[in-house]
Amino acid sequence: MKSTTSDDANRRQRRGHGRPTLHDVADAAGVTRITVSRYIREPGKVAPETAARIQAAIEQTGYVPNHQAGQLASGASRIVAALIPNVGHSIFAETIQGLTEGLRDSGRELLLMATGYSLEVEETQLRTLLGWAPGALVVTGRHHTASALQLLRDAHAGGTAVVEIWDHPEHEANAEGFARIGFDHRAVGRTMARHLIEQGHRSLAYVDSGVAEDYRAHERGQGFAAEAKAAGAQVKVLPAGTGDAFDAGRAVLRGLGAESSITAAAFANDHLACGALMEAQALGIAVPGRLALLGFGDFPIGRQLTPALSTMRPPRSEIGQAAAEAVLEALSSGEEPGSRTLPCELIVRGSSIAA
Amino acid sequence: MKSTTSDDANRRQRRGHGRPTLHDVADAAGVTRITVSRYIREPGKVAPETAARIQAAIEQTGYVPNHQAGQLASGASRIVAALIPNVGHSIFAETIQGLTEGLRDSGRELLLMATGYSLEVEETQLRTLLGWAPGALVVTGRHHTASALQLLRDAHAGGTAVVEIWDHPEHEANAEGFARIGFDHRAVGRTMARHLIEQGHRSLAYVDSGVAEDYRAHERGQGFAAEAKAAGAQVKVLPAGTGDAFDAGRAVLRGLGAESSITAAAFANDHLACGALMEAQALGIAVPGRLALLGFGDFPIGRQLTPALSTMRPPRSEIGQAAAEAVLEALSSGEEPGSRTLPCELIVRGSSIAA
DNA sequence: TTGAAAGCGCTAACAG
DNA sequence: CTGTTAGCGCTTTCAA
Repeated sequence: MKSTTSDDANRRQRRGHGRPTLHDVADAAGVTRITVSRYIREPGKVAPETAARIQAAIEQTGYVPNHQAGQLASGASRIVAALIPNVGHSIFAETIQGLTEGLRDSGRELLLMATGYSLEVEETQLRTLLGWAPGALVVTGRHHTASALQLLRDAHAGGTAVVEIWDHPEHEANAEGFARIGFDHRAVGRTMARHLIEQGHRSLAYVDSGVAEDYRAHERGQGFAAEAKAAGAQVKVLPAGTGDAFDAGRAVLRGLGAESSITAAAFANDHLACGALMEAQALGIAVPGRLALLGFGDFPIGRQLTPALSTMRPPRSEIGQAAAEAVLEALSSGEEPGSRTLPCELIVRGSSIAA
Repeated sequence: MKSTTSDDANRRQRRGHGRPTLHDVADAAGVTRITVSRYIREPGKVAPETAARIQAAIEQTGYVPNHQAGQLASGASRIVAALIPNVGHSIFAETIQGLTEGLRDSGRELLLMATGYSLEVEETQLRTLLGWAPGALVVTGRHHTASALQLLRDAHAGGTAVVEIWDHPEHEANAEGFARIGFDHRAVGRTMARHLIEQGHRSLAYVDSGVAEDYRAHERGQGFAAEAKAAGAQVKVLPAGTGDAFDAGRAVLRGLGAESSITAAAFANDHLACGALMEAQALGIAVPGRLALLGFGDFPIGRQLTPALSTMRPPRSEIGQAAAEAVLEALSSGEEPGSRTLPCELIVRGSSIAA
């Protein structure tokens, strides 16, 4: 048996950050490393008296287990990696919250990164995330670069659960076999158009997101336009500008003011719609009398305006919760995670009701 | 020399997720692991012809380096861990953005967790983060539980750079020696009071955050009250409710309507203030004529209302950038990260200007 | 209930 | 320019 003291002294000289290790705790408690390891993972399997000594040693040394070493040794990843377009954006904040809560108490760790709506960034971040050998992968949307898709495929083939959130087209088979949790954006666009048509409007506009890679907003626009045309209504799709979304919405509305024929407009998100609503009021354009407005996202501010903004309420936090559930089940059962369609609800408030 | 083929076959049977390793790439390229490792870290130090073979092998195998193993072996952490009250909250979103951008291209990884404004959660999350052996730690605020503080101290003593953001009191020495990047919230509260007093108000209110553990908002209130009293003005501090911040602001304003003596109110954040502003308009209370309103945070919506909301613009993204810089410098120089005070600017718009 | 041996995937140090 | 040796901190058999 080696001398504990000199061994200890040596260890400190060597590589590695100077933090206490299992070995330090073991020495302090007068047991071997494996017993400490066991105590940490399964306290019940250690004699009470030993457990007490170990606990004291842990506190005394300030030991914090090293996850890297643990995962490496066990080969079982406790990491769930998630990729979201924009962490700060209100629409995704609740999804993250849902994911976080769903994963809490599961002993898993959420590793979160943002793509800034760029597929190239997504690919880079994906590579980074995979470096942490996650047990499950949650990505936003079903559009990826070819390389990113290959990374997802490889991970999936290697047994990593892969879930795509926020996007679940009804009539498109998922060739890759990833789970999908979300809703059909084209169908939501159709719902939006139908609502305005039912209110008697025959000349509509869809104001698309200024973010080029917000495919889901574009798809809502496609569904909107298709439904409008099918109903024999006029429809125009216009892009919003970039920058502050309220301002972009205001700018679009000024343009819309000229197009006297359009009587109702739907927007890619509530911020654009709220900007338009406020600008309409500033310009003296009656809402919904002269122009009906419909948003998407159900952001808090929409409820506060007068008239309140009609909108679509997407299952923001539900998506996160469902993703967490799917991931946890897949991880514990070893089966593939399951897909789910969650409802996106029309909320009719003042801004879209026929006078 | 062992048989490569049987060795390979054996390895697949054993522990560990089935993903390709350095060994697989090395076999495919006909070199040893260390050469592949070197190619990945310092491509220049490998013969061009070998490099090409390795690159081909990497692509063919779909190899993704395992960070856990890398960090464990090198003992050098590339992780910067950050703890934020609320990832989705607009005020912190830009700080995270600043951090992310500041760290990009540095080869470091940001590990982010939210505390939900709870110090107990902070302690838990801190323990988790420390398990990843981060090279630097960014935490929000200077208030921590005793255990959390001890964890920070231990980490700091072990050579981990520790930075506290969003809070940097002018006249309080930091006994722990952590870096602080932010501003003095009491001073900001004083600035807010001074502005209203300069506009001729003698009876003020501060509407505090409904979040009990938002110490920074409370401190702004303390500074506000102190300054008001020093100027001989009346001042009242009232709490906002929890739940939707706009609604909470509206509710407070209705209460304020009864207190006919108060002529100016400052708020813990812009959402509360915007809610109050909108409710005032709904009630026919003239702003700023009958009641002047001042927010904090400079959220986008404040600019859109009429009158536009006067507010304080905190250095949201600057704090993130400065934290990234401090961390990177500390990490590369081995010195302690430096503290910095960043300015929080008064933005006077319509809601607080004397008629 | 506890321990010994072996190894997770990768890298530092030193040869050659 | 490339390889050998040893080991990061922890966990998994399997044995005592």
